[in-house]
Amino acid sequence: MRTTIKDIAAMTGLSITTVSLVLNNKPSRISEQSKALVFEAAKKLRYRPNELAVGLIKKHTKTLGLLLTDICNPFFASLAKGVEACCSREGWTVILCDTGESHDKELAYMQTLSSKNVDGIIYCASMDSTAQKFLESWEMMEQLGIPCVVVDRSYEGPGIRSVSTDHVMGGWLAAEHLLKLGHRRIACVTGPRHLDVCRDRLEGYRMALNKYQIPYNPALICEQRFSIESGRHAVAQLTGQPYTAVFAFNDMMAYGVCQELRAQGLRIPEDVSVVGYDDIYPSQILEVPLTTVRQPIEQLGIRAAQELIAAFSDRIPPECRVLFKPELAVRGSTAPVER
Amino acid sequence: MRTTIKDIAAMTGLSITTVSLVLNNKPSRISEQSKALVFEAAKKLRYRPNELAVGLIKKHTKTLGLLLTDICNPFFASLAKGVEACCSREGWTVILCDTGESHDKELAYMQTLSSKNVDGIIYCASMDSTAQKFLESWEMMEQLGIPCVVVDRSYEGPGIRSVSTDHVMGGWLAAEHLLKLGHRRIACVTGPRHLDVCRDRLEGYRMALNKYQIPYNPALICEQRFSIESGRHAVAQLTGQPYTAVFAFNDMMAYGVCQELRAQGLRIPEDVSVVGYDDIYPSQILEVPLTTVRQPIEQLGIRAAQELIAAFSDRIPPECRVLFKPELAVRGSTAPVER
DNA sequence: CTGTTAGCGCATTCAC
DNA sequence: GTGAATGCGCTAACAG
Repeated sequence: MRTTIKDIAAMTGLSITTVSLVLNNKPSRISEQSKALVFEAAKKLRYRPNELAVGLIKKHTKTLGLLLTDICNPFFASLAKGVEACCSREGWTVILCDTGESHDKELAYMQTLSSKNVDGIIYCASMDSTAQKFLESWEMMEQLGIPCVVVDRSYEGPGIRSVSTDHVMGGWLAAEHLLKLGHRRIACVTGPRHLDVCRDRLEGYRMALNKYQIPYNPALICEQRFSIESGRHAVAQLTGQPYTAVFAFNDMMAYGVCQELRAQGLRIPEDVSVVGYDDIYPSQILEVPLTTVRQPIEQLGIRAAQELIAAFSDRIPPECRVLFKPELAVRGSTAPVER
Repeated sequence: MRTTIKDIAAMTGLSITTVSLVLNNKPSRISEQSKALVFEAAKKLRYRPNELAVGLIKKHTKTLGLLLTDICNPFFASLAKGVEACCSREGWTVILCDTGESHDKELAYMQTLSSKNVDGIIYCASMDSTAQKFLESWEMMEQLGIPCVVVDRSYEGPGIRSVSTDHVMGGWLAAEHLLKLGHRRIACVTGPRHLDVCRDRLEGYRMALNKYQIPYNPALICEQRFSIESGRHAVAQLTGQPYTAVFAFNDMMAYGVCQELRAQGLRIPEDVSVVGYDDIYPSQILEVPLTTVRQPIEQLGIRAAQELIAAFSDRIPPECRVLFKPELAVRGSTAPVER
C-alpha cells in the first residue's frame, strides 16, 4: 500500500486536515514548526498524492487526450511530441489514442476519455471523416462537455477551436515556386477533396496559376489518400497527361510519386520536379532531398496543448482559430523546366 | 455534471447498490425486470462510470505508462503503435511519456505514473542510461510497486521482465550477409557500447567474422549515438581505413552513412555496401533501398503490453524474457564486393 | 431479491 | 492554529 495523507498524519501526530493544508500550501496559519514536521514526514515516507482521489474531488485530472489516426505517420508523431512536451512542462499528462482512421473507434475513444475525466481533447479528424462525421464527433465532445481543439482541420462552425496551418498559402508557395521555375503543366496529387486542408491547398495552387494566367486543368488533378502507395498510383493514373512537375499534398505521397517516376525511367528533377507538403524528416535524407512546404508540426501540437491548458486554468474558453504560416523548403527535387 | 449511478437510482426508484450490481453484471439475483429498468435508464441518461471513483476502490486503472525517449523516432512510434493497439483492444489506456533521453525526467515520470495509479509501465531505457542508471530506474519502479517490462534492453538481473529481439542473431545476419557477398573489411558503426543491444550485435558480428576466419579489427569499429548525424560523423572518422562495407547499428545512422559516403563521391552499393538495423519505414523508400536487419517492432510493443495485462489479470508476475527473432531484409544497398 | 453501511484517499467548510 | 465532519462516485460486505 502506498503511503497516504493519513500515514503522515499519524506520524506527525497532526490531523489529516492540517497535513492536507500544508501540503497544498493553503493560506491557513499553521505553525512553521508543524509545517516543517509535515514536510519532513512527507519526504521520509515518500508521499505522493493519489491523483485518483484528488481528481475525484477537484473534478479534473490535468490530463489531455490525444486523438490521432496513426502514430507511425511522422506528421502525427511530431504532433504528439509537441503535445507531450507542452503537457509535461506544465505538469500535465497525455493519453495516446490511435484511431487507425476509424470513425467508430474515434467515438468510442471519446467516451473512454470522458470516463477518465480528461480535461481536454486534441483531435485530429481521420482522413475519411466527411464534414458530417466531423460534426458528429464534435457534437459528441460538446455533449460530453470536454473542451477540444482540432488540429490540422478548420471546418467552419461556431465555437470550433482549431490550430492549423494556412494551407492556402502553402498551396500558393508550392505552386508559385514551380511556376517561377518555368513549369506550366503542374500535376496535383491531392488528398481526399472533402477535407478543407486539401481544398485550401488546391485553392492556393489555383490562385498561383491565376497569377500566371494559366488555365486550371482538372485532368492534372489526381485525388489520392495520403499514403506512399497513393503516390505511386497517382503517377500511374496521370500517365498520358503531359506534365513537368508534380505537387503532392503530403510528403508521403511525394515519396511514392518519386518512386514510381523513377520506375518509369524518369529523373528527378531533370525530367520532373516534385514538391511535397509537411516536411517530415525523411524528406531531408533522400538522395534527392525533397522540396516541400514545411508546416511547424511540433508547434501545432504545443499550441493546441497550450490553448487547452490555458482555457482550463483561466476558465476562459476562447473561440480561437490559430493559424501558423507555412514556409517553403527548397531542396533538390525541383529544378527549372527543361527547354 | 455527468450523470452518476445515483441519478439512475433515482430514476428507477432502485437503490444505488442494485444499480451498481446490475451494471457490473454481478452474480446477484436481481429480477430481470429491475435489470431491464436499470439498463434502460442507463442508456437514456448516457451513463458512463467515473473511472476515477472506480479506480479509487478497485486499486487499478487499466492504464499503462509508456516511457520512451523520442516518439519522433520511427522505432518508438512503431512501438507505441503496438502498445496502443494491444491496450485499446483490451479496453486499456496508455499514457505517453517522452523523456527526451533525460534520466531525471524518466524518474520524475515514474512518480507521476505512480500517482496516477497506472497498472504497469513499458520502459525503453534512454540511450545514455548506463547499467547503473538503468538499475536506478528499475529500483524506482520496484519501490513504487509498479510492474514493468523493459523493451529493447535485456540487462541481466533477477525479476527483470523484458521483451526484445535477439541482437546477437541480428548482428550475425548482417555480417554474414556481407561476408557472403565477399566483403572482408566491414566497418561497424555501433551505438553506445555500454548498451547490451550494441554489445550483442557486435558479438554477432564477431561470431560471423570468426566463422570466416577474419580477424576482428578494432580500427573498423566506430562508436556513435544512433542519430543521422552520428552516421555522417562515423564516415568522417573512418576516413583512411580501407573498407568495402558498413554495418550501422540502426537505420538512422545508416542514412547518415549513405549521405556522407555519397558526399565523398562514393556510390552505394557499387563502391560501398551498407547494412542498417531496425527496418524503419523510410528504408524502403530511399532511391537505393536499405538492406537492413528487421526487428518486429510493433510486435515488441504488442507483446510487452500483453505481458503486463496478462500479469495483471492473472496476478501472475512471470519473470519472462521474451526474445523475438530478427530477419534480414535484403535490398539495394548491398552488393558483391568489387574485384 | 434488494437496501444499509462503510470506506477508497483526499479537500474543504466550519467549529473549537 | 488545528481538528471533526462531510462528501466526491463508486464498490463491497453484510443484512434484511
